[in-house]
Amino acid sequence: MPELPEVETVKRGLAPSMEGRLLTRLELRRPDLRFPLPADFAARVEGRRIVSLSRRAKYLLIDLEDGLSILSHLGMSGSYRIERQDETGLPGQFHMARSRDEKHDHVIFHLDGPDGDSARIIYNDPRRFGFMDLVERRNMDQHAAFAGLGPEPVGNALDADYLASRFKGKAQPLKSTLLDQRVIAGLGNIYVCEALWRAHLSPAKPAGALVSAEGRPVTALEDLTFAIRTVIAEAIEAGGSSLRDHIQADGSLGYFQHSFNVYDREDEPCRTPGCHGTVQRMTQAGRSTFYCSVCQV
DNA sequence: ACTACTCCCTGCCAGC
DNA sequence: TGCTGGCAGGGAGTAG
Repeated sequence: MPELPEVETVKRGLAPSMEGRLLTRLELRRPDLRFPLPADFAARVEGRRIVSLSRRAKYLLIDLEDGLSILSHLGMSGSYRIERQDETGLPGQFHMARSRDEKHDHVIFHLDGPDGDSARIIYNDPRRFGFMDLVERRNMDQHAAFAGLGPEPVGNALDADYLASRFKGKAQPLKSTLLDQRVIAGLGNIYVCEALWRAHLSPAKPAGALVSAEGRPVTALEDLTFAIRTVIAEAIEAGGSSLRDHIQADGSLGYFQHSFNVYDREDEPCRTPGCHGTVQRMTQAGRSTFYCSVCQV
C-alpha cells in the first residue's frame, strides 16, 4: 500500500500521538521483520523522548532525543494504529477493538504523555516486507537506505533538467525508470502509472527519448515532471483530508481508498477527456502497469 | 554500468 | 464448500 503520500499521511496521523511523549517500552513480538531488528533495539530506545516524526522517501523516521532515529519502512503491507487510553481514565484500559490479525502486530510502542496519559502505537505487517532500523541522525545519509536516494518528488530538487540528466541515454522504459528510487525517491507502482497517464506518455517509452541530443528536456519531459509533482501533492492532500475519518474508523493509519484514474482499472474506459480508449494492463519488470494505449504514446 | 529477473511473506480472490 | 493459482501498493540480491 504505502507509497510516499501514504507514508506522509501516516506520519501526520501519528505525530500528535507520538511527538513529545516518552517511549517507555518497545515491545518486540518477533526478532525480525524483513531483516533482523537492530541489536539491543529496545534497550537503545526505551526511556527516550520522541522529539518529532519525519519522512524521507517511503521511510518514516521517529526522531528521538539525543540524535537517534528509528527508521521504519512499511513494505507492502505495513500499517500503524493508535490505541489510546480509555477516556474513562481507567488505567490499562484501551477502547480499541482488537484487530483480527493481531498475530501480525510485530512492534508495539508504549508511550507516556506529559499528563501521564498513555498510548500504544502498534505496527502491523502481515507480509513482513517492512523493516526497522536505528540510525544516528548525523550519519543518516550514509545509511544504506538513504545512500544514493533520489530527490523528493515535491521538493525543489525535482525539475525537468534534473530528470533529463538522469534519463539521458537510457533505454530503460519510463515505467521502471520512475520506479527506481535512485532517480526519484518515493514513487511506487500506483503513482508512476498515474503520472504517466496524466502526461499522456507510454510506460514502455525509453526514458532517453525524452531528452534532446543536447541533453535538454523535451516538452513531454516538462509535462511528466509536472504530472509527477502534482499527482503526489494531490495524493498527500487527499490523504490529509481523509485522515480524521480514517483514524475514527478503527485507529489504523495507512489504508485509505483513493480513486485512481488508471491504476487497477483494466478494461474500464480511459478518463482522458475526448479519449475513447480502454485501460490496458501489461507486466513490466514483474509489476503490473495500467495505461491507455490510445492517449499514452 | 546498465537491465531484467527472482525472491522474501501472507492474504485474498477468481475460477474450477 | 473447498482447493489452487495468481496477484498484491517494495526493494534487495543476483546474473547476464
